Amino acid sequence: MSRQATVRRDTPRSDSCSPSVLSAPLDVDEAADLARAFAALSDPVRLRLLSILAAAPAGEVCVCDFVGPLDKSQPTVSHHLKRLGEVGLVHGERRGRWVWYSLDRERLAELRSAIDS
Amino acid sequence: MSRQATVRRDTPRSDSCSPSVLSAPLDVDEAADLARAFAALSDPVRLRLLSILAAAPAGEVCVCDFVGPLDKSQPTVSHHLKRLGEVGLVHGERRGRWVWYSLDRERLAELRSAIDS
DNA sequence: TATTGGTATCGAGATGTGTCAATGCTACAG
DNA sequence: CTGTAGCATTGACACATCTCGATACCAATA
Repeated sequence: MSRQATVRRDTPRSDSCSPSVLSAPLDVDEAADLARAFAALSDPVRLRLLSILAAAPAGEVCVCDFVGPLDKSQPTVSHHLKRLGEVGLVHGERRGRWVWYSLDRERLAELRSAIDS
Repeated sequence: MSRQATVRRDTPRSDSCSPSVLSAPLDVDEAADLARAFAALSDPVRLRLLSILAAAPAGEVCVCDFVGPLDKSQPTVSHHLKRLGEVGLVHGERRGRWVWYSLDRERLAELRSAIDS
């Protein structure tokens, strides 16, 4: 099985039409997808991680620069970045020894519209 | 200790100024509060519950009317309504033998603005 | 090639959560 | 007062998740 290092394959978005909690009774599958996405936002470390990423001037932050501000071990930071990547909220790109992560603002907007009226 | 039956005291909002993930690096406490709120949205049953509530013409639904559509036991439905109530997303009001739940759209808007740019 | 540095994965322990059967509580009907 | 109906709580089980130490992987360097 081919490992692809650090650049992960994020969750393939099943459909581009984003469901909303407020529009109509949610399908069971739609609800499961949305729940997975919101679960990524249900951890304080991940929220702080996103906020750091959003405030980064260059638009990207390398993993080692999360460890200090978050006050978590490197494996823990890596774990949270993975969870955010699995729902498409962040993307990592290896550049030399470092992996730079960036925020996917469109994906965040999708989640926002899911609880929009 | 006074029990107050079914009308629960929802989480007292600490501050009316809602923090945002995108504005500045989140404080640890702000992140914890937000995480608790998003955790309420991280379950498919609760999302479907909210969508049923949002689609209800009268704006409120009694507990017994959730059990069928959600295909969950009554204690399970009650558990999820409690979790949503604890973060202020729904409110219950006893009326006779029934408890009617309604959606707090303002609270939902607060969460939406937390991931707004 | 050997070594070093940055990151991901593994394994394990602790904690949190979803679920339901059983039970308790409240309001209404006899 | 007794019984019934709707809802909440408790207890228990299975499962997921957070966290970190240890370790493996990858790239650059000597």
